[in-house]
Amino acid sequence: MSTESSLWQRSRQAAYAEITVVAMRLFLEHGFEQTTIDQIASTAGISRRSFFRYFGTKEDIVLGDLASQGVLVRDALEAVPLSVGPWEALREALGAVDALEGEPGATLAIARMMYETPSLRARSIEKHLHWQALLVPNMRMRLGLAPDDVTDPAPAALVASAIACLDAAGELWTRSGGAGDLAALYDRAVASVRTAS
Amino acid sequence: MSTESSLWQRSRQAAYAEITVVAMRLFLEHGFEQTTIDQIASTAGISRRSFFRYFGTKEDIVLGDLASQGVLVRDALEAVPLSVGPWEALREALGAVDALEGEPGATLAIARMMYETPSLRARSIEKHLHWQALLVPNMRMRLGLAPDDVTDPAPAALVASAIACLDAAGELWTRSGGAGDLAALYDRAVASVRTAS
DNA sequence: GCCTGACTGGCACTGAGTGTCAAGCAGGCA
DNA sequence: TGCCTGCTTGACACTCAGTGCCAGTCAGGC
Repeated sequence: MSTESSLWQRSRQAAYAEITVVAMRLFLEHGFEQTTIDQIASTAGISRRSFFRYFGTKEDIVLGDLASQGVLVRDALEAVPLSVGPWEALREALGAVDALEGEPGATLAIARMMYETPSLRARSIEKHLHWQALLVPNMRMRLGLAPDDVTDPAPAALVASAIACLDAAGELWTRSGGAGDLAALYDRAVASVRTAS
Repeated sequence: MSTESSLWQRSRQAAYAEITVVAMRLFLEHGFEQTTIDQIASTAGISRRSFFRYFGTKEDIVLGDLASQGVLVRDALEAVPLSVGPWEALREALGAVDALEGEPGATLAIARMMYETPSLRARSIEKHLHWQALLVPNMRMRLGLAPDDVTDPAPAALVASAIACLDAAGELWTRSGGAGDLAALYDRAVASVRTAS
């Protein structure tokens, strides 16, 4: 069964990749909102209906990976010893996703598109909320709270603030044209949040 | 001219209120996504086309005019003396929007709908991003940076973190069924962010 | 009485997203 | 070899959000 599954999986994976490549090219060429799903489908050589069997929405093409990255971040956070403080642990966890960026040029183009397109921006923050939900349980433990204690906003606030810092750093990095180090910007953002009076 | 303007303004304001009341009743009765704009329009006694002359999207009925609320928060922040520290000033500014909440029962129902409906959640995030953009300039000044210095992520990080704390507090308040004080939850959230190691 | 400006409704259109159904294309089995 | 089964695909029709356009209408000003 695992071989059969792999076969299906592989062709499906190839289709995903094909559609993504085609769509990204169209997005970067004509803009995200200006590109219709009909264009993507016909360019990729599939029907409109089949497109929706691969991606639920147009935004998912760009942000699809973010959902799976959430699990990655959570695993990274859980790998950090509980003795490490919250901010340090979060830095470690969020660093895991930063490490797997591809070529800077493509990353910058996608990031720019994301910050300039309202629907994409909103969607990406929804994904960040998903990360938040995944990270909160560990953070709760890390703060010494009971696993079923849902009356303290601290864990969610910490995780959300860290992600907000990452977002602020990312936006600055994007607007500066990819100059500078994202990790350094993040550290500076966190430092300002923690030390401001 | 001011009288004419008032006349128009008044009837327009009345129409806004009428549509909002009708729509909210339908939303709370059948759910946000289950309610179509056709239903709202016909119940309010106007055409579908006219509805869109009052509200750009269905979400706008619930979240109100983003722009005006953003300006409110910005004005509140700018009213706080520069000598007051960032966190204290942000608390003051965000308190302005908290103050204009109506009866708790309705607020809770709306908040619950907002956290449960993806499109509404996305829109509220966009709203918060808009707030952020409006608050950053003042925060930049407050941190002693030059007005045209866009290389420091600190102002955006601080504003975004404060809003993230408000969001975390709001979600907890909603999930607890409106028990507890939102301001107290916010203070606790901010305290945890500032004092965590 | 006319003219202008704003609101309104109706119509048609695009585009996203969904449900349904028949056709095609594997692999499994006798 | 031929049939059966399960999954994918394309095609069609549909709902719903949102926009552009045009004509009717109703106010106040000249």
